[in-house]
Amino acid sequence: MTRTESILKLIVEHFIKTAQPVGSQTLLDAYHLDCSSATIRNEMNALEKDGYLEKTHTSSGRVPSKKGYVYYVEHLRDERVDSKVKNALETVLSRQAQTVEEVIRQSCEILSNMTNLASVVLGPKVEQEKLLSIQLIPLSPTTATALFVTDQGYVENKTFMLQQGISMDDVKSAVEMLNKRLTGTPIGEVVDKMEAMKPALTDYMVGVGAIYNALFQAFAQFAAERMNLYGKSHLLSQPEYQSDAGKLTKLLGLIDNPSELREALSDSHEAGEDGIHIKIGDASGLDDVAMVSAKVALPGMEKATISLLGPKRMDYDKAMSLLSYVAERLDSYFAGEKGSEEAKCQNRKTPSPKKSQKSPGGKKR
Amino acid sequence: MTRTESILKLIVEHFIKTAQPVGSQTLLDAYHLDCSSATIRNEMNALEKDGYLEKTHTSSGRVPSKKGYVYYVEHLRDERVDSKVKNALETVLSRQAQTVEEVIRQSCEILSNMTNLASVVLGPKVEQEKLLSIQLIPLSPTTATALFVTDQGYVENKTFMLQQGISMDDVKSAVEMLNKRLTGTPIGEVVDKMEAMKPALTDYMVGVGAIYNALFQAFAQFAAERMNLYGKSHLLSQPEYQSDAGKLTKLLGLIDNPSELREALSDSHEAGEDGIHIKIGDASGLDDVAMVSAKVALPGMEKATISLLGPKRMDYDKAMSLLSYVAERLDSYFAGEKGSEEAKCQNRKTPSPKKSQKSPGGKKR
DNA sequence: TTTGGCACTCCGCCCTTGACAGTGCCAAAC
DNA sequence: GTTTGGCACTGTCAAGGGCGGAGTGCCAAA
Repeated sequence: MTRTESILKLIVEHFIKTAQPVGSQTLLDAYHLDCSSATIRNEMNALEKDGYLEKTHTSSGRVPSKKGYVYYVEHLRDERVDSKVKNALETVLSRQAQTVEEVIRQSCEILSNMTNLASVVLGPKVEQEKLLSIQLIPLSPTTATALFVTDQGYVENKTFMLQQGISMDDVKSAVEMLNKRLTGTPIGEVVDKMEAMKPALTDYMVGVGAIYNALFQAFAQFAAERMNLYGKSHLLSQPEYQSDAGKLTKLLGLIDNPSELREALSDSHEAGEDGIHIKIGDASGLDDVAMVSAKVALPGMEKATISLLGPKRMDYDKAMSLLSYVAERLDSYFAGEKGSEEAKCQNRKTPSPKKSQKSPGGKKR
Repeated sequence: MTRTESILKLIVEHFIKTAQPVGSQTLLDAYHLDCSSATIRNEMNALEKDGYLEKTHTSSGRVPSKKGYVYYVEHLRDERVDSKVKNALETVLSRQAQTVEEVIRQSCEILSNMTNLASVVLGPKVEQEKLLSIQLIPLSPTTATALFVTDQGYVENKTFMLQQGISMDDVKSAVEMLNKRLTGTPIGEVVDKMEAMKPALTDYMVGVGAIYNALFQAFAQFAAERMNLYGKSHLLSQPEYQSDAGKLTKLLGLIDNPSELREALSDSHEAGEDGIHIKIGDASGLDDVAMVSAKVALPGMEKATISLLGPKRMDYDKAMSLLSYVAERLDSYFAGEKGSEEAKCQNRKTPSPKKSQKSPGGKKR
């Protein structure tokens, strides 16, 4: 690691810790470097020229730019997994007979607590799951609940009122008919298929109306709502948001809007790609947001995505290491390996710090 | 209405509009009163002595105190329902074959949009509902989803992994057994009942373990999660929260914590009480929060509570009138009256402005 | 009882000021 | 030719002073 690199590294890490622009003297005081502040200034100058650092104003300390963060993440960060996390995770996993939801939830809580970031779980895309059955549960003469179950165990329920003049039996037979025709259909195609069936089922249509709507709504939700957010409150304590109410408002607006958030998240993790993926800055209008994501294979289902969400100035080092570790461990756990040996957790490809050609050393003055 | 009262009324209303302490001259400028500012000052002084007004500092305008708000709400507010709301609501209700969830959701959106407040829907207490059935949906040889359905159409689903050495058949027979014994049991008693059954079912215990946990978690959620929040973003735009980051953080913390919020809400609306209920100030540490709630009878179910949540300085007038109107209309809608005649909406007892004995007129100087 | 007038108070705003933490650059030293 | 100390310069931030404004309380006159 060249001196230029290690200075960049220290700047990034110091900024992550303090959230303050870092100057040459500060750096010298905090870490004993065997050179003077003037030298550091020169190096900083060069780094800024190459786009790794930025200044907030003419005579302020430097702040890592997006390029600087990316370089740091790709080349300079150390891998480190706190044993506290390992222990906490093993405690969670060793509990008997847990539901999948619980395991994920608790793992996310651990991640959020250790990193001070919010964690988002994005369920597998439901479009490819197949409709297993529609069930009707009559509640009263005029109301009923419809239950839609997919082959992956995802359930959506809708309560509706019967339209006037329609008996429960009408609805029942309509549901039976729908079951016969739709079972096994991928969720993504259900609506189309119903549309195509329409001519054939005019007889049933009286009863089907409500069911149809319920189905339609349910499937709209299938897409949007399979998402959970944990540790939101950590975001509130981040200094960048505490001072700037506007940023906070924007961020919270995003977070409260599942479909928007899903969109922002999902395009960050390209189809099928494994390992850790990071995205820094400008997610739909928000410039001070970054995100680290990993995929986890749920038992018997498609993969879910776990992301850590926070300010651009997040501890990437920690976030990536922990997320990678947890994702790996969950993978093996869900694959049925109950054992807690760590040896099994080595095969995930965290894009590990690697030397690159274009290091920020070359000066072309 | 005495002059003292109308001054209090104007002060409250002006403060609700501007969020600024209101002084004597300001009041005179905004509304043409046929007296001088000095007179108003005297009145204000009296109102402050009686505890209806407060000053933020020695020489500032007055702000309504909690007592002032309560008096305003009980005696001074005018009933007024914007026809926009009526129209919007009728549009929603006239759509065919809606699910109950959708109707409630859309009604809340209307309320939130018109009042700029957040709305909270608290489902009926699930403890009294009865377990209708437990269903098992195998997903793979080692995973399954358990479905719990109550007689009111509420559904909870949990996915879990089978413990090693337990076959799907074991679990199936365990579920069958649980179904036989637990069907019809009120949710609140299920856990106790299972505890009591334990000795009798040691044979099944191997398979029951996971189900037991799933049940347990599901029922914990039954209590906590039957709650929806809409229009959170309106809170962000309130001036009192925009300037004070601490308050906002606290409030969001509360909102993000379902069980805490539920607690804060539920004790505000005493058992069975109908009509509109309001709560001003100090909800669990938060002093700048107020809430207006109403109960709505869901079809075939117990009553749900709809609340509007916002700063103490909210437009009570509007909030109460609209909420009362919407609640009444939903009641009749869910009771099966699809008609949109307004005549049906008169029987809800909004605690209407009433003259009271202890009006803030008596001066004892 | 109401009113106009007056002195007083406190907040918020703007401006200045000084301390401070930076930078850039240069000439000397290694 | 890199490194270093020194120096001038720049922008931020917090504290302080001065002012105008919005408000109050009180008093004496109508």
